[in-house]
Amino acid sequence: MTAEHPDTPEESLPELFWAVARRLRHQSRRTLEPWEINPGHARALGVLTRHGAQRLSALADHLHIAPRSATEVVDGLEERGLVERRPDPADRRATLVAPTDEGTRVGTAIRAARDAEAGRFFGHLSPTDRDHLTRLLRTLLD
Amino acid sequence: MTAEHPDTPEESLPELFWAVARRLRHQSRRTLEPWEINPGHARALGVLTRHGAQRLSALADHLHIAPRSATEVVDGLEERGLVERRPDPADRRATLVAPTDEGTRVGTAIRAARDAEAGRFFGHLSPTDRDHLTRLLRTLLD
DNA sequence: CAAGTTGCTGAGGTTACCTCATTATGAGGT
DNA sequence: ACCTCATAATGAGGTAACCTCAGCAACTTG
Repeated sequence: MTAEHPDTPEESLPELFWAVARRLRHQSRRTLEPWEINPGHARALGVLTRHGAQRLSALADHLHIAPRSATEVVDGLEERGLVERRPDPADRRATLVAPTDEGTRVGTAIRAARDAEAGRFFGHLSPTDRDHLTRLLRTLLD
Repeated sequence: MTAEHPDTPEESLPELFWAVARRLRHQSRRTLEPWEINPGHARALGVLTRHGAQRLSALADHLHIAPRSATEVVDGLEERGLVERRPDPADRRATLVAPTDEGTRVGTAIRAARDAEAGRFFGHLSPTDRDHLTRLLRTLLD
């Protein structure tokens, strides 16, 4: 077999795409460090601060995970005092998960940090390039 | 809180980007189904068919995982008869991992399927759009 | 050739998920 | 009122893909 390029750092579109994804993910992780929160918890907290208190099962749907797994995520957030469980007045089987005051504070702070991070990351592109990229990505979603 | 949009499917660039990534990942998983191989194993087999037989530790580097984890991946591939371990003639501590004939066959077949898949996926874009996207993604990598 | 280094793997841990069974509650039928 | 079936959360236990650390064999070097 010919050796070809010794180490060309990804040429094809998918590889390029995944390389960017990797970068984004790492940067994201670094952004979360100050709060010592993992991406899963941050995502859940984000849903709760954006969409407000909701049932565990609704949260699970939002996160595309099984209800049983949402229980665990909520356990974690509750331990950190970021959310609280309270009975659903409309159905005694259900529990509503609501962000605490600190949860809301942290949730919005993380959101702001993320926006800033995204700004920095995609800020390397000119505004027109960003528009292009948006259009192209949207096309890929059909 | 105002209910806003009921379910707007992601507007910001990062969200758009992740939505595309998700699609790509799912499609990728479906592409692998015929071989009943998981993404990790496929990746390893790909490295081995592209770069040829190599030490376990070299494979670990390629995959960005710990050597100990490479041991497990190789165990899996070996069980399926896709790779074989053989002593490194240059160093009796080391083991070379080489694709078997079937491993090579499967590896190249998967590669072809992936290329086809990528073609289909990014084929929704015009050739110039693909060039644009390539340039934009490359810019994001600096 | 003793001392330190390296390559692989056993043992055991973590994380983020999962399914299945269980318990409590709700809703509908008769 | 009662019985049946569906639904909400959770306990118990499992899996996949990683990890670290310790140990052993084999290499390198002063």
